Amino acid sequence: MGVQERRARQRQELRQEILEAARDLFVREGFENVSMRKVADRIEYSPTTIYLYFQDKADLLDSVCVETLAKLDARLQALRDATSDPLERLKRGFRAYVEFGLEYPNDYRVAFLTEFKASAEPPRELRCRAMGQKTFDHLRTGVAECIRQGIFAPRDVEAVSQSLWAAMHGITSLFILHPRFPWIDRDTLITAMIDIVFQGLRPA
Amino acid sequence: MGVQERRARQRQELRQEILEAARDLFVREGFENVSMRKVADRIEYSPTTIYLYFQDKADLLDSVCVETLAKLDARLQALRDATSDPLERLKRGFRAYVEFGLEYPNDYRVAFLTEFKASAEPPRELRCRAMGQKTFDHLRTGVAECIRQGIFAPRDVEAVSQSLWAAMHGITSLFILHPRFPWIDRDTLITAMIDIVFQGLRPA
DNA sequence: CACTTAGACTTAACACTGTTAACTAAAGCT
DNA sequence: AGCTTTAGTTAACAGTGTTAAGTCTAAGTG
Repeated sequence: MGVQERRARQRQELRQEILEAARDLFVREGFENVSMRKVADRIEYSPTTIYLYFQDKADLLDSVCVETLAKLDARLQALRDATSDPLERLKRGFRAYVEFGLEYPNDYRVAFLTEFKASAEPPRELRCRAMGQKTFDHLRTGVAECIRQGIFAPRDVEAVSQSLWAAMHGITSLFILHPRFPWIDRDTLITAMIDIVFQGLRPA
Repeated sequence: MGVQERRARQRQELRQEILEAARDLFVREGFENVSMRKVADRIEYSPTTIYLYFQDKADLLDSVCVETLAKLDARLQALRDATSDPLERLKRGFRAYVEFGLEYPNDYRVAFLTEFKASAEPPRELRCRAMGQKTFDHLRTGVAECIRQGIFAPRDVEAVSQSLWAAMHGITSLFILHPRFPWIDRDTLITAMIDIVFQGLRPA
């Protein structure tokens, strides 16, 4: 019975190898500039081998994306555990989110700036969405806590959470997509945005 | 001498025809799902004819994008002329921007959500950027006016303007790129975002 | 040990893509 | 009439994602 286990393990290993090669290439050259053949070259297998481990290119993208979101989630989680004040926690989370996106722009692009083509039913995308929602949940509970403690004016938790996400994503994506726009200093802008938004959330 | 004029006019006409076909297809099917051959089919010319009028596909994209920005700019301009109160003007501009993006999601995608590949020097992109900056200028002067009149707390005009753009763009792009996320009602979210941000900009 | 079967992997091919070079045909000018 | 410019086309190249068919090896079975 050890045979099947070994085979399963080897299968898993190659899958992971493909995943890492793909991630590396995606991040380095951008998703749409990476062909299946390039990934195959990198791992020294034939292009079609990839299709034995992933449904198609979008599935490969999705799998890479899941890993990215896990990484972001871990970072936010760590930061959360290290901060007790709920307002401070949200502010730092905000900054960490943007900085994560700027640190790994291609990862961010893949995870948040790429449209998921409507794939037949939700085999793909589901995992990715589940992952994203988990991260979003952290934001939501943070907002709820701030409102409960009276740090924020009473508002709809969902509306505030989604607004905060949009603000974070707005900065991150604009920086990534339009690097030649005459931006002011990044940190200054992030700080300004945080100031404005959290000022606006305080009780009157 | 009328000959050259006629030729120039015909040239312009065909160019416009290509542009409209491309815009229509881009908007309907998304930029990367439209091939040069599809555009050519639509106008009933050979694919290579397009290259007599546009440098390459990115140039075609850029030209469509310029038109889009002009349309957005016109809308914002009209709204600006119709509103005297500077705060109200900014708020309505905010809403109009997002609604424009949601009304023409593929146009928005093309203009704001597509990365400009680094083309040798700036033949392309320059026009587009100039256009975008013009629109951004409206935002900037609106913000400056609000600060001058004491409607906003004194802050760096550029920081506020860029933050506002990021907020608008954040909502718009998330709606477009992640339509399956469990968003609350669109208008409610836009309103919430406007409330939060402009509340945060008021003097203490 | 010989033989079949299952699995992993590859080769060859299809139908596309953006783009270029070389060609044709017509209109204008002298 | 002959030459030149211009507009447009055809054919081709190198690349893409993806599938169907084939190969080769390792495991299981008489």
